[in-house]
Amino acid sequence: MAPVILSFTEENYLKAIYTLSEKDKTFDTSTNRIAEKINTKPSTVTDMLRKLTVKKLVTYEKYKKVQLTKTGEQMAILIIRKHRLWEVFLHGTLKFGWDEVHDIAEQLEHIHSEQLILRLENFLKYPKYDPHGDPIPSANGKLVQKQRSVLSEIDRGKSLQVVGVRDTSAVFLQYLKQLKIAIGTKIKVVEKIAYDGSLIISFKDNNQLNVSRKFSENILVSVIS
Amino acid sequence: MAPVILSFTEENYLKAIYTLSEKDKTFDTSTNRIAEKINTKPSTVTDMLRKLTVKKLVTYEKYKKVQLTKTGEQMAILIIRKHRLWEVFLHGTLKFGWDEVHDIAEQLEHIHSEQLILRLENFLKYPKYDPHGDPIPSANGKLVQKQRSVLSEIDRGKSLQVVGVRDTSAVFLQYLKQLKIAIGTKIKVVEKIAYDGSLIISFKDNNQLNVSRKFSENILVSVIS
DNA sequence: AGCTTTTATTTGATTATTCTAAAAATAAAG
DNA sequence: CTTTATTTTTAGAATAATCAAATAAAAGCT
Repeated sequence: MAPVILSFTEENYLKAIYTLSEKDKTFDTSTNRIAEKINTKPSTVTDMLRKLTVKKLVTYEKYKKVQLTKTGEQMAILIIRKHRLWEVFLHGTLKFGWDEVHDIAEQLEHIHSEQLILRLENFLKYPKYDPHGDPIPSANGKLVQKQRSVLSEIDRGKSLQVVGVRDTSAVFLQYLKQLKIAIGTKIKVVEKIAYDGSLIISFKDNNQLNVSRKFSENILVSVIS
Repeated sequence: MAPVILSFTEENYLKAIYTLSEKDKTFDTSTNRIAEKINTKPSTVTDMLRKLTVKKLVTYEKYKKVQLTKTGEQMAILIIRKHRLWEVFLHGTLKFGWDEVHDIAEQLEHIHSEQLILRLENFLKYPKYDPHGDPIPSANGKLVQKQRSVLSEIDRGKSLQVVGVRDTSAVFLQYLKQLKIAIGTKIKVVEKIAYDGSLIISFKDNNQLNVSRKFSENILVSVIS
């Protein structure tokens, strides 16, 4: 079949629906949540969901939850693949800071050319993760999940390595930079404060830091064995 | 001043007007010509010219000729700069064929990020020409015009691009049309015949043609580096 | 100049995306 | 199981970009 060409807007909706339903499998992906994610109004989302339904990219009945179809999910994954490969290029090749790459990749991910991405991937030597530690889907749309946990769920005493973030906003990333926390940074959970859910973590140099629950909920780690 | 953000469409119009008025300084840049260039209808162009006039990117009165303003020209040049730098990247770094790069660059040229282009240019080691031999404008919008020479003065073996004519008579121009030689046509000097000063030139398709001295004295070319 | 051809603009309509305000449906609370 | 609150959809309208058909202006040709 001929490759379906979608508009920037349509692609952004697919990506938003995909990431929302990945992040919160517990909640249904609602019109409101999508609207908030892509900075638009719920009524606009309703219209677009109709359109995407006609194109068989989502299954959706009004007042019911939204779900990506196989095709829709595949397309979303390929957009994410492009986004992450471009991030590797921006960070690794052009030396952008890891907090600067997102906005540009947001634009580059919509360039239509399969060849371009294949060659870019080859040039970048088939990276497995983007600068935020997120895995890069393969050309055939397979996404291998790394064993990752949210920092807030980790037991006291565990040694960890930061492998990614859930919040990719510039504010958060810049704060991390300030704290000198990046992908690969090794930390340890010293104590969990029951009172407000904050944690005390320590670094290699034994410096300690108290981080809020909101903070620890947005840091992805893997346990160092 | 804050950077003016234009839509893809607006940028394409500016680029089209720029290249048309460069190519045919003799003719006015007409609505029809623009329409043909960007594959749209003259009526659509009229509307857009109005819009661009309001934004002070072109000067235009109906039924009169169009001209870019200083700002409009600057923006056009910066788009062309982006286009050509991306072409260098696609050809030189990702190893695309020189005939494959245009369509992708056509999309990439609209990515909005000054930093991106500055860093890309640095990564590419400040190339002066794109894969088609066209010069790359500098970051401050200066475009060095290609060095024009008369075809009769060119040494054997050189690859050239036709950039203009000295004789603008209808007879000559029609003859050129018949030979399928136009602005932009790429040729190569195969041999110079000492006897009568004629030359043998070859085309992309390897067809050869013997042209008289009178002919070659009226063709302007630039050497493709 | 006067007629014809070409070129350019206006008019009215269409598609995509978006919004506000109002209405309707669903979910939550008592 | 009503009433209230929340969520979602509808209705109506706006903007950007586009086109086809009708009209107007300019250019070309006797």
